[in-house]
Amino acid sequence: MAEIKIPKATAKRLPIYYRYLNILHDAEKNRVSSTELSEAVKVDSATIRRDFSYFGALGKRGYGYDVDTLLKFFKKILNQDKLTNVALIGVGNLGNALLNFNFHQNSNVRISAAFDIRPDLANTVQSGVPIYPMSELRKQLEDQQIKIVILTVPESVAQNVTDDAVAGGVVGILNFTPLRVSVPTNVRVQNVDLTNELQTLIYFLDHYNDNEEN
Amino acid sequence: MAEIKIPKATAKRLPIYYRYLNILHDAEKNRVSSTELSEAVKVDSATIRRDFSYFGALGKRGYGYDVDTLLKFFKKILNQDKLTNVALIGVGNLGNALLNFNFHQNSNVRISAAFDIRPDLANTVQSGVPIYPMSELRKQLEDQQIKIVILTVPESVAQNVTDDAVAGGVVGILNFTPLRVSVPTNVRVQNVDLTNELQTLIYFLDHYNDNEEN
DNA sequence: CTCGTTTTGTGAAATAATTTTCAATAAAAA
DNA sequence: TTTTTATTGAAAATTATTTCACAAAACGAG
Ligand SMILES: NC(=O)c1ccc[n+]([C@@H]2O[C@H](COP(=O)([O-])OP(=O)(O)OC[C@H]3O[C@@H](n4cnc5c(N)ncnc54)[C@H](O)[C@@H]3O)[C@@H](O)[C@H]2O)c1
Ligand SMILES: NC(=O)c1ccc[n+]([C@@H]2O[C@H](COP(=O)([O-])OP(=O)(O)OC[C@H]3O[C@@H](n4cnc5c(N)ncnc54)[C@H](O)[C@@H]3O)[C@@H](O)[C@H]2O)c1
Repeated sequence: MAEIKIPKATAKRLPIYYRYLNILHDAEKNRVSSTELSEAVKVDSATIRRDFSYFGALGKRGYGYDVDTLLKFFKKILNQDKLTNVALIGVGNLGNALLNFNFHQNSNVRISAAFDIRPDLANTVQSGVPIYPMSELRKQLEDQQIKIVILTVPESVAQNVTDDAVAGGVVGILNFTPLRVSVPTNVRVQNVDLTNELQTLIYFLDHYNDNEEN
Repeated sequence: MAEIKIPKATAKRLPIYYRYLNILHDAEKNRVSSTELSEAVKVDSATIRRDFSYFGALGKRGYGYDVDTLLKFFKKILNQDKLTNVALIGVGNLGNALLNFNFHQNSNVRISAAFDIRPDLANTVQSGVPIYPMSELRKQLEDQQIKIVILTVPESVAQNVTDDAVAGGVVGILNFTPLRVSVPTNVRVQNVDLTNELQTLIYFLDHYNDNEEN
């Protein structure tokens, strides 16, 4: 499936570029230089050109990049033209915030099902998303062909819930729990560890006096 | 301040190690090998040994690492022995979830003040944290000597709010908005871009069939 | 106290990511 | 048309990070 093999660091920046290109498009700008982009997304301009060049020559020398061309290209690359349904497991504190937010705006992602163990939540609808009991996890994931889940359950049950989700065919997990869950090699886990982010920030502030983004 | 200059990649892993060491401690385990740690935190054992070695010889050959020694050491390194107060700006959807969570458990971080522009929130207390009106932002940050803020306001006002916070003496920002805010070089921004994380996950699933953590 | 075993710590090699540099070229100005 | 300016694309240099692989140290069994 990977026609083009690009560095991970580049892949992580693509959505950032994509988002800013949309802003430019909305502002009816039709060209942009790597320098200009650089200031907006806070990535070195050389890095941007390098990143773009993995996909071939997208720009014109002495001119810059055509916003619409880039946009169309990234839309395809990032699968922005098809909607991806994801499920959320654990409708608590954080789960609710995410449900409510639901990535709506110009995003291609939508939480289309949620799950929780609390009986009073089962079979209700929160922010337009149906909440199912955990007993239906596997069935619903399979029926709805959901391949990605957002994990916002307590750490103590994270591994069990993960195992269930994987059994239901999930291949991508956005993990908000501090636990580094174990998964088969074909499953990808993206950890979002908020406590960790804060502690890292504090560490950097205490130990470095200079600064660079990230 | 930076007695030891360690790689950024290492610094980002320290809180992860620290957390697992606490778990070991609670389970009354008093030794751990890099291999064992490796499985738990999903970091290559050679990387772990290398990471630890930046701080000197913390382990014993043929034995492993003493959990309590490591724990004490990391506690100091990570400033876990003193409480860090942070402020949260934007008590909405996500802000509320974070307030409510408030990093309580064995963390050294606490949200001690929150700010929002909504008049009905001003001067109330949410989850034990006082909420101030934005007009008091600078004064409170200065009075309470808060150097770090969590930014959960709408993207459209993120830059303005950031400028205010920086004017109030803030040097670290945990930024949940999709905007890459501009700050003076002495201020560090840690971006947590949830939409981005999801899109990156989707990208990886679409374009790579193999898997590695992160 | 000796010996086999475990496991660290670390040079060196490999890999990954960023930054620098600059020739090539397009667009704009003269 | 010619010159100037802007800007890419790509190679090279640099910097950062991970991994390998093994000697040396320390453990623990006997
Ligand atoms: N809230 C935050 O700001 C925050 C910040 C950092 C990390 N986290 C992490 O995110 C996770 C969720 O945090 P939270 O504050 O939303 O917790 P929470 O307790 O508010 O929510 C957890 C939800 O999961 C549900 N649940 C429990 N067991 C379950 C199971 N076996 N199957 C399905 N659902 C189950 C609970 O009913 C609850 O609704 C935790 O792991 C936490 O460490 C949260
Ligand atoms: N909620 C999520 O799950 C989620 C996910 C990804 C990203 N985000 C980002 O996090 C940010 C907050 O999201 P949210 O869903 O909590 O939004 P929200 O609208 O629920 O909350 C924003 C809060 O900020 C306050 N606010 C507005 N202008 C302000 C100002 N000038 N000064 C101080 N406070 C102000 C509002 O009164 C509100 O309480 C947004 O930038 C959003 O893109 C949120």
